[in-house]
Amino acid sequence: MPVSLLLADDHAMLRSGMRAIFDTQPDLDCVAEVADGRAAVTEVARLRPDVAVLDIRMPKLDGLAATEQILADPANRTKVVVLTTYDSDEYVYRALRAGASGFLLKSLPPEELISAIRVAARGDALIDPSVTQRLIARFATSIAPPQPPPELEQLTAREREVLLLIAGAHSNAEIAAKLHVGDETVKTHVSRVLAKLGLRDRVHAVAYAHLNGLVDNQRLAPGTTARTDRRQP
Amino acid sequence: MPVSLLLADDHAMLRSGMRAIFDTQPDLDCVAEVADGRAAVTEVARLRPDVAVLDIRMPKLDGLAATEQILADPANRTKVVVLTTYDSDEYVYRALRAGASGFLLKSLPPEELISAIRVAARGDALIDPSVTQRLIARFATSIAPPQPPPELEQLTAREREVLLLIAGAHSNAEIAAKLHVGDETVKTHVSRVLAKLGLRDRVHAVAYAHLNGLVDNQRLAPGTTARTDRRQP
DNA sequence: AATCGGGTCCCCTGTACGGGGGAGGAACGA
DNA sequence: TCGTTCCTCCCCCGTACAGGGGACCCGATT
Repeated sequence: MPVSLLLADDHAMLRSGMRAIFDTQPDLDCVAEVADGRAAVTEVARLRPDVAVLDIRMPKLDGLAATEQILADPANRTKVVVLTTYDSDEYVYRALRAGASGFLLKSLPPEELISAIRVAARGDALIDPSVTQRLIARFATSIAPPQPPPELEQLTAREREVLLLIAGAHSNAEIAAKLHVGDETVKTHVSRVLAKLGLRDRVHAVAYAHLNGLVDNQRLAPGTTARTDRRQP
Repeated sequence: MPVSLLLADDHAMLRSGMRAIFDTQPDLDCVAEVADGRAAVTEVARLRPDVAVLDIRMPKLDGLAATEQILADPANRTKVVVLTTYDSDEYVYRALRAGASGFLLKSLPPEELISAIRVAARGDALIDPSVTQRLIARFATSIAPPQPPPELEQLTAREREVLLLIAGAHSNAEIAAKLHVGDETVKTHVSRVLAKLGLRDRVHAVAYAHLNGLVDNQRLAPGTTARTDRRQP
């Protein structure tokens, strides 16, 4: 099935270069060329191409803002591939956050650009290898499981339990009710926790617990279903 | 320059298939084949190939554990490419967290596998497009700046300032000193913050601030201990 | 049998905190 | 000019909290 394309770049020469590349592929149909981001947004909304190839440096509206606007509109089914000379990390993050299906550098060989377009058209994504390396590094740390501080070992199981309840901003009375013990008991536990961890307040304890990842503050995004067991033929 | 390779897969047929693919490339030199993860680790340490291609499902030690062991040893310069049939998200995260230079599916066309090896050998990384899509989704949310809850708009600048100090587990007296105002003033601000946000305690305020990302909860670099009493000069 | 750690409960004390009120001054726009 | 908002400061009162004692029970260790 043919893939319709929109090319957005402020350099006419580069656009015709890309067009020449894509014209060698019968299944790639270049339906529009624009020279700025604003035109890219309006033309995408009008022509609904399968894939839009956007440069970042463009007049009126840069490619990242255009990407965001295009992908923010649920009426658009167009996949966005960002094609740029600069691979600044901030650019990458912003493009991916907006939901781009590709982040490619203009140094990419033409045939790989072509295959990247096909990848994007079928709903997959492709990131330039030179960018991927840094992306992995960033990603690895951002999803790294929090390392529990060693001083937690000093706490008994009951004390850790109490610490988590403190972190949940529960008062001593609430903790007592939840644990089915007297509030004097809770006071003892709390005091021990504070003493063992070197914390002044229960307020400090709350901050401590959150800063050390004892509280699950992961914010899940809409539609992000983490599948654990998907098979691919 | 030639690239030396180690292949690890428990299926001999698949190994010979890969070897046949790589043998078509004069610059790819397949120096070892192993059938389990433990052998992969020892052979990598012994032969120091440029790139190790590891399957995940392997006896004795699975490919992910092998990846972790190989990349955990700083003496190894070997790049690891994970090549698997299963693209479970957990596998991907674990491989990338360990520092893999590639996560590829066995459905990848041979010529792309070859180019992926070269990509890994030169220090870049490549992720299978079908995986990249989900990775982007996950990454986007994990680095997405937390959206400040709307009720924060009700707070004045001063009150927000106080809220952040509360979140840092500072007492009223400390806040007063830091802001160069009387502690009675701080009490007023705190009361207003609690009232406007519908919070009972300053304890609740601390939890609220942390859960809503008002506090820089970013995982710090390895070796950096998150302290609860961070104060700015 | 004696000891110890962990969990439970109780007392007393001082303090920080939160709620209620009031009030002055500066900056801003109506 | 007036009124509003914001920041500032003050007083009183009740409560939750933290520290420092002590005490009991129980299971495991010695």
